[in-house]
Amino acid sequence: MRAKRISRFEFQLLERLWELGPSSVREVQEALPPEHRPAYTTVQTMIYRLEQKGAVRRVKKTGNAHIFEAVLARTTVHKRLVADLLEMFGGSPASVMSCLVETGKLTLSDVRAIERELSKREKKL
Amino acid sequence: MRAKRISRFEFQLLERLWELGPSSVREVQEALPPEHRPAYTTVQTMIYRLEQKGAVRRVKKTGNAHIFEAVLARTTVHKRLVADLLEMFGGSPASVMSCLVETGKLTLSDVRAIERELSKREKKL
DNA sequence: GCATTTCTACTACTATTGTAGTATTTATAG
DNA sequence: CTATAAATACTACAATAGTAGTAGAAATGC
Repeated sequence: MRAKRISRFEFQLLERLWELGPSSVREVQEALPPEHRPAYTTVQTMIYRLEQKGAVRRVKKTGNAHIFEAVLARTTVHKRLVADLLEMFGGSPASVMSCLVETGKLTLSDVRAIERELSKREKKL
Repeated sequence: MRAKRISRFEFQLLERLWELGPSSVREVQEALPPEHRPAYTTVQTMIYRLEQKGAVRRVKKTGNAHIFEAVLARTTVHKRLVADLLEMFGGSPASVMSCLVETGKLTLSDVRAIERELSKREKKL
């Protein structure tokens, strides 16, 4: 059972599903930002593809509409994305962090929070 | 002047170029890991496409071979990749870091190194 | 100087992603 | 019950990404 690659836009749809919980195609479509909201059938196609990739499943029917939910947890997919990026960086998390710092997105307090999380974790082991 | 999207494999080729410095198609191809080394002309096509995207340029000729080099610095492209990922995470660097921590890739000393880098930077401003 | 090797330039094909139309089925309002 | 509204299932097509073959030009070995 392959964990197939999930494209950018597919990922956007998954985000909606995580946010909304089990939803119809219509609900997902309407949850997309108006400045980039493709046609209903476009969203439908994408959700069908996610289904084929095993990333989404039908859970029930409400009226004549299928209700879909994400199969994987958000954090699972997030971890995979980060792992992919990490691989592209030659496995060096320090360089990923450096980039975050240089784009000014990572503040000292972010880092201190992580540090606390980590010390806690290391104590447990 | 559009900064066009760079695909996974194109990124691999750029990595080789950054590593090797200005190189011929052959050199790039041979620098790829044997377990996934496509045909010479495949690499050639990709490099041509990178050229069209403005990510690579011809610098000279050696024998009958063109020598290519990356136009952008590695760190520039890395930053863009990280920025993209960050956007997918809703702009929250903390959640990116959490993922790194949870996959066990980020150690306490990595974090402390970053923290030092950041304090230094903040003092300068 | 010519044969051989190597590279280029071009073309081609498949898979994936993004986009949406159309025909049919299903539910729902009266 | 039937007209209508909505969703489905299916098909299609363009753009990008990945892969590679082929014809011909250019350098190289002798």
